[in-house]
Amino acid sequence: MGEKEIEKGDSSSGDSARPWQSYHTVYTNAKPGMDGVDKEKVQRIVYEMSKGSKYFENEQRKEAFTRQKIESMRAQCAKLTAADISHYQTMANKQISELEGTRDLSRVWLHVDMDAFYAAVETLSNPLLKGKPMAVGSMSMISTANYEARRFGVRAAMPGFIARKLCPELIFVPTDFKKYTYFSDLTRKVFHKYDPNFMATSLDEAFLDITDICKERVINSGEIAEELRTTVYEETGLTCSAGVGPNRLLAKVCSDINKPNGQFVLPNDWMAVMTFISSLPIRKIGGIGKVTEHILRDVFGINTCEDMLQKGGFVCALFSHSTAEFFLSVGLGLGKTDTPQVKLRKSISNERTFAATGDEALLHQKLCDLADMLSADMQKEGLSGRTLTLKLKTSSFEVRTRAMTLQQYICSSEDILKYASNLLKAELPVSLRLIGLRLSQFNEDKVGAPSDTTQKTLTDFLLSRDTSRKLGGRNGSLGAIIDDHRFMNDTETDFPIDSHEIYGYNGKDLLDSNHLPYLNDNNHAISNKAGEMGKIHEPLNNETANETNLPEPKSHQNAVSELLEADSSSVPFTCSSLDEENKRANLLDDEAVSTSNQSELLMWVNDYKCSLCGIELPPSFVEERQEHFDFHLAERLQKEESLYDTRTIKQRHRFSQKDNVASQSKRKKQKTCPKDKGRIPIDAFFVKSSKNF
DNA sequence: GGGCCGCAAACCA
DNA sequence: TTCCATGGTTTGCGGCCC
Repeated sequence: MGEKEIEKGDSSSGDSARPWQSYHTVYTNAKPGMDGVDKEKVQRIVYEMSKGSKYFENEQRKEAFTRQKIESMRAQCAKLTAADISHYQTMANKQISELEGTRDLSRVWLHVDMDAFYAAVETLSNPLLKGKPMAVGSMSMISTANYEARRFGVRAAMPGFIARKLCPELIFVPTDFKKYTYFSDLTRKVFHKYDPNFMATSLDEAFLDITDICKERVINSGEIAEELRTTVYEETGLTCSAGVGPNRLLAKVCSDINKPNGQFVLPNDWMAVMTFISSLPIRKIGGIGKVTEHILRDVFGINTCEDMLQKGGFVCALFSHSTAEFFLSVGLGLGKTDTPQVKLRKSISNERTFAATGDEALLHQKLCDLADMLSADMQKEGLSGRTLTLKLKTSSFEVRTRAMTLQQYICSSEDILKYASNLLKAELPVSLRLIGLRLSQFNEDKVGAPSDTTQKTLTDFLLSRDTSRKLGGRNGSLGAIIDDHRFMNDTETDFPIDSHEIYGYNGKDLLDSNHLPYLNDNNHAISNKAGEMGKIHEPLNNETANETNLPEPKSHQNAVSELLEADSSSVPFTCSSLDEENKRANLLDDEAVSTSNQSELLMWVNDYKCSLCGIELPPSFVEERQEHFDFHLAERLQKEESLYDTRTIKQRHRFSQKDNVASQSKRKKQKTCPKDKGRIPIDAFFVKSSKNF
């Protein structure tokens, strides 16, 4: 079977009566709702629509590179002696038995996946779309297609113009993330009832550890899944699919089996797992994508998870230790069973695609816009970074990155633009269709830290004035309150924190009106997050007090009508995050600061010049001066919060970080382990540790 | 020569 | 006419330092 596939792959380079068969796209993979699709026809149309384009040429280049990699690995395989193979097989067996020893069948995980989420939400908002082929996205790119459209071969990540060729009646609906976020929040309220620590991996997917609730209610996992799906439907009008398994990797695979609107339960039983995994195609595993599948199939003839174990010796021979370990664990059906702790974000980026141009003035303008956007995001999060990465996509779709690490941490658009311009200049002349900017290496320890350690921080100052009483937190300190609401997933916090969603919920929503959910008639935020905001402000702002128990839509009709009534104009929090900060600063200012010693923050040098930033404002500019003071106060507050955030997290995760460091250095040691020498590493076999499975 | 850091590229969801 | 945006992760490689 593997050989046959290799033949097929090899034929791609030669002339053929069916050249489209050699154009490997992701569009012909088996996907729920795509049964009965004429795959050959889809492949031919995709090929014909793409042929000759720059995108197509770049895809050909990439594929040629993969083929080269495959050839090189085959050559390495061929060089292995019988003794080598025996050695690596022993190594694989040992690793398999060690991995088997780590198997944990004590937890029950449930993966929920909303069915064609964006498309379903759009249909809910506009019932006229029901039963018609429809795609959410644009002529350039489709985000989701409904099941009617999938029957034509239309699917997510496909360019709209190809989709229209496949299905001329296809209706295009533009994306509306506010809508999706709103419905996502409704689903999460349901998830929270089953697992307060559930892990959302995107707007439409989540993992729940249902071990405890199954025990408490003496009910089996299938019944829980059934009940959860019914509740989600009652609350939102949307259907979802569920998978239950002993770990997240398996639960995710299971949720795909009876999609849409179905579920599959894999019992926590060794034999059941091994039987299930034995014939499972490797592509079903999260983390194994098009390229990995291609390589494993064409080099080793690995098609199913079971093959991973059978070819374990070769896998150990040719891949790095961590990569081989992942592949072998896939063969055993192992996955994560713990609930991971909070992860800090490591970078912030912005990128934009535009009509390809080599016009330097235009490119510079794009860079300016991106620098502004990135700076705004950085300041919203209260972060500074010292590694700036410029990403470019040329008009021929070649992607380049250019990075520089600075001595100092930056976040202002001026600084970002200054360094980004230098990076871009070095690439000119060039015709580009995308520019991106990314900042990383954040200053966790330095954000908001006072330069003079003897100087009180603003938080100290506020706390020293018995702010804790005013803030009314049960822990009695601002730091504790911030800590609780952002990082504790306790009864006051409906939403989980995970590597994906922490940004949406814990960084932005707190202060960013643009991320606030829909509001009801009384301008009461429906989402619990807004409730948290109310809590935080409660002692300071009566308007938002007592809004923590916000109305839940009783049915999806309510949800829809609220949604339809609520357009952006009805959202009261329309000010920028900085304005929001200023409001907070003003409130704090009224309570604690304005009557006091402002010089803790800034002084007017010679009664004219700001001691912090140097801006000059005459004494007669009273209002402007106050605004300026407010600005610095807000800035300071934001930094203080960030400091608490990072410190708190650091304290909580000191041990896990140590573990990480240990494992990293272990990996580095492994890299140079003599046994690893001679193995061919390939670029992308890393994915397992990036996943939450 | 090993450890560490930074850069560039690639893959994946 | 037209092929996204964002963020995480791994890996190889090269430079620097001890």
